[in-house]
Amino acid sequence: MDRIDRKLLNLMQRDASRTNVDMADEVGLSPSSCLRRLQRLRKSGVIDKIVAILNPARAGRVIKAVVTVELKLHGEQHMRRFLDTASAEEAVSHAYAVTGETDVVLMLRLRDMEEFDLLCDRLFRDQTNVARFFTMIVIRTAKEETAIPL
Amino acid sequence: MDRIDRKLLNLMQRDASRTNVDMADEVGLSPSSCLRRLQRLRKSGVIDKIVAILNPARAGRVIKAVVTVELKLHGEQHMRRFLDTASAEEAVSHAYAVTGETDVVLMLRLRDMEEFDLLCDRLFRDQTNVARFFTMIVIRTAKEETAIPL
DNA sequence: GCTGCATTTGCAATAATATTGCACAATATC
DNA sequence: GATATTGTGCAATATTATTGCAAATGCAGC
Repeated sequence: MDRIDRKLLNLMQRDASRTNVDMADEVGLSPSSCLRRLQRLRKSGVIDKIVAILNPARAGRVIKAVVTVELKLHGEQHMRRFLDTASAEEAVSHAYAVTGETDVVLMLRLRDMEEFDLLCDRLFRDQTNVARFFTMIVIRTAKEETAIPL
Repeated sequence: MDRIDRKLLNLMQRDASRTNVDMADEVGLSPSSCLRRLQRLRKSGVIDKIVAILNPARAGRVIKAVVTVELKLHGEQHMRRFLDTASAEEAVSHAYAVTGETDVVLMLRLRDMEEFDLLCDRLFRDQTNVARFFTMIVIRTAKEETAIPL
């Protein structure tokens, strides 16, 4: 993992649709050598996957929200059950067990508030293991970065 | 945007490293027709970008945290200044202005707690516009999804 | 510094893939 | 139901990825 590997990873994190020839030129290597580095980075698991990032609004998910959740029962199995249930929801993009104020943090991508209402019924209300939850609707997205700085 | 487009977007959201020939076969189109759809989806902006997703741990960012921030001054220019400052930080992967309990939610990817300490100095302490902040360290990641369900 | 070993590199040949023009089919519009 | 618009598949071509191999590079032990 040297300077050239880091360069390649940065290029790939920004735009993985570029050709190998192109990137080889930019990092100052021959195409074959560059390709072998990229293959190594993939097989070793540093590069987890290569994916298309959609524009959420153009995909019909216009509302984003962060929800903090406090559970009633805090046992390991209860925590796991709640995380599994939440993770199974399409609208839930991120689900974390956390320290501090609350037990769980969820990030949501919603089509509309009706979807949120129905989601609350399934995850938070009545018969669920949720004591309290706090919803923070996203007003402005200042940063949303998949790339990890090296 | 028909059934085939949605199929293609789902494939691309899961794995954009597959060849056009491969995906054409899976959705039941000829390679040329499939390629033209993909090009259209890119130019129209539904596909925002194609990127490599790294394994955060293998990239040296082993700690994740969610931080909620309450500002002292809530004016538009103060909010913007704080969001810009936070967004400029490498460790900040997401920065949102939100409704509800607090004003801002940040998501962090950290190398160690020393980096967190230094980040707090720059963003939250003393001369900053921050009244209070609550840190939630991620214990378990149950879901972390870039794909948007269609 | 030298030697031997392992790794990386660049070149050239080959295989695979993307890309384009074009005629035809499907679909929508009036 | 006629016409315009869009989407499709085929075939030819251009790009690109991939592989074998010899040379170069880096590295440990001496």
